[in-house]
Amino acid sequence: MEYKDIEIRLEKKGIKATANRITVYRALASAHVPVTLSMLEEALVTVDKSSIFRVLSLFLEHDVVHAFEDGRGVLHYELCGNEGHCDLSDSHLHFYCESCQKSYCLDDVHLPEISLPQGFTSHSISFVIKGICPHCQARQ
Amino acid sequence: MEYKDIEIRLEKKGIKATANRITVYRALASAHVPVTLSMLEEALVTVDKSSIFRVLSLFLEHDVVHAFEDGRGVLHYELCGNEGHCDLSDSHLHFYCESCQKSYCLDDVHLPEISLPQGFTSHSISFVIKGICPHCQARQ
DNA sequence: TAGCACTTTGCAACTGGGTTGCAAAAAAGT
DNA sequence: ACTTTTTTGCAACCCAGTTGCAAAGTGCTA
Repeated sequence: MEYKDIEIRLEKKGIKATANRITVYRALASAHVPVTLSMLEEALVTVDKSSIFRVLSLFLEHDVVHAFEDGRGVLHYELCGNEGHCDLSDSHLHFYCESCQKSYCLDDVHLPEISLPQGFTSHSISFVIKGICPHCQARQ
Repeated sequence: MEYKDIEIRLEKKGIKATANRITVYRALASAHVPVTLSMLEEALVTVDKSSIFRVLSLFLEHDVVHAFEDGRGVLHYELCGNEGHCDLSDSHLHFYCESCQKSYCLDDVHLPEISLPQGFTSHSISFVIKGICPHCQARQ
């Protein structure tokens, strides 16, 4: 994805496009799986951890990315779809591979409605399945 | 729950009943919600954090407790049912209250089967809904 | 374009949950 | 009683996430 496209995309979401933000955005776009702060830290040696963190927090606020926790309590971030408000994080399933530590976004798995007992109000839902991914399965 | 009952229960699961283990067990039993390491640490001032941790790890291994992560990556532990192998953690839903930080075990909510795409193998499933619990709702 | 305000960044330091090495204490075996 | 094994407390560490602060960068005004 080109510099200019990212710039336009960020500004559409109400974020000024700085060098770091574009760098982080590009990294998120080119990783084809949800990535963690430390993965980004490793990939983007020129950018400080705290800056990446702040960029990700900003992206979260402005629905540029959504995040979910894997089975170790580590957040994985991935870009939202382009249009409008991102509510993907509320509804879809993630798979975390305990072997390679990568996570997968299983958009296509149907998730049924859950009705909470009286009095509970839901803000977000996290469905994470831990196990072994096809790639690691094959490697054994 | 009495000392002797706990001792019997632990030994039935193949764990020697030491003072710390009984203390931790009792704390888990008397808290009627799933509790975290730090909650136990606070409640059991006589027992060291690392000891509580080791007891919990042992309990996990021997299916005395099961655990799940809330939305902050913090583990919550709760006693398994008494009989046989505990597979509760594989199937039921937890609710984490973002206001009071307590978690609830929603055993009675029906969770439908999820079929993973070809090649994925599931070891455990985590379904956590974050939001506001009835108690905190009422307090506002 | 100089001066000023605001924003963004890097650095260092810290938090908090979880985890480990090690030696002392306790329990079990002989 | 003495040796061996298990359990425990302490201190220290790991790592993800987070913050305070000052320096650098950006942009605006005059």
